[in-house]
Amino acid sequence: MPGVPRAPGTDAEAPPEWPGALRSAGYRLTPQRQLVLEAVTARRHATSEEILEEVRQTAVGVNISTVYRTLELLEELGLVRHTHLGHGAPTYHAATDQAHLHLVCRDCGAVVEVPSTVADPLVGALEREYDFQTDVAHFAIFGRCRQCRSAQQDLG
Amino acid sequence: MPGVPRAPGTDAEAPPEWPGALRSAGYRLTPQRQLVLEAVTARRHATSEEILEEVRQTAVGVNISTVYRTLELLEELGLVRHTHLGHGAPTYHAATDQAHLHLVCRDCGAVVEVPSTVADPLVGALEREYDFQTDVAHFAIFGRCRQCRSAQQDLG
DNA sequence: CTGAGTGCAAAACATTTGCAATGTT
DNA sequence: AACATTGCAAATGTTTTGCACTCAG
Repeated sequence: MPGVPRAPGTDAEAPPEWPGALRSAGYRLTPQRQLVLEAVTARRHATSEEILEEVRQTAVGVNISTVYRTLELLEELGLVRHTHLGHGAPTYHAATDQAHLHLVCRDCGAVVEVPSTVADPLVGALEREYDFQTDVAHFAIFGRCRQCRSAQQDLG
Repeated sequence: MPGVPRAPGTDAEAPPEWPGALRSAGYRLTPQRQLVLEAVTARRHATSEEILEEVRQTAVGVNISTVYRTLELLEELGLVRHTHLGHGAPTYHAATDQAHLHLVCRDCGAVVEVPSTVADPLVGALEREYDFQTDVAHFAIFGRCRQCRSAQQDLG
């Protein structure tokens, strides 16, 4: 819906073609759907709960189950994707975000974004050797970050 | 404990040094701990629930919370590791299993194991460029498998 | 004996679902 | 007005926790 004000401090734009993507697939345009898409675009690596929080800055009455249903729909339409950064809830991001992958530190939990091109050799090898088409961003890459490695070293 | 009979069809051995690993860390040896470690060794990619099932083939009274607590302990001692293969529950495997990673198909859900050496270029790049020490096996690699790719192609 | 470990039941947490009310088209 | 969509509340599935009892050392 036009006319829904944007939350303070959040001037992220949803991709301009989103109403068409909904309409042409036979879905209705609702404020909830607009707000969820804007929230996903605005916050990076947001969980469902965080997206709800963001949406409620503008529309208090929105329910968590609507957020889940909307995220599922937007993902089906290709407007949104989700990534598993760890044991907890998955995080969502706009499909328009530039491709990147996440390094998660097992010790401090820090999440570092790196361009997904670092994985090109792996993606190529999986394609060649296993005929596997890789979505590198869907799962994070686990390990230990620089800080925690040097902290560990200092002990010895 | 010596004397706990092994489940039928399950002749997997836990690594011979496990009692020492427990003892030297100040933990007690219990039948539950032995059975959980054997179950993890016997079944590959087992969830907590599947491990419970396996353990109960030998000892009916064991509780799921004991399985969770034991897996946590065994992982802390480095005898067991877990991997996230998808949205669902994590799966556990013995630390002695040879290193491999998992390709998970987003369409059919198939899990293919590949030697973790295919990821060596990625691991090297992350080490060099980000000083990040990668545990390649902790998260699966997501994408689309050969079968689903050709099935898709057949439609066009 | 003594306290680490267990079983049980309840709590916590994330997600899904049925259904009546609502609002987009 | 029709019916897709929502809010609510309850169900579901998984993991965690408090506590009294048990058993390994």
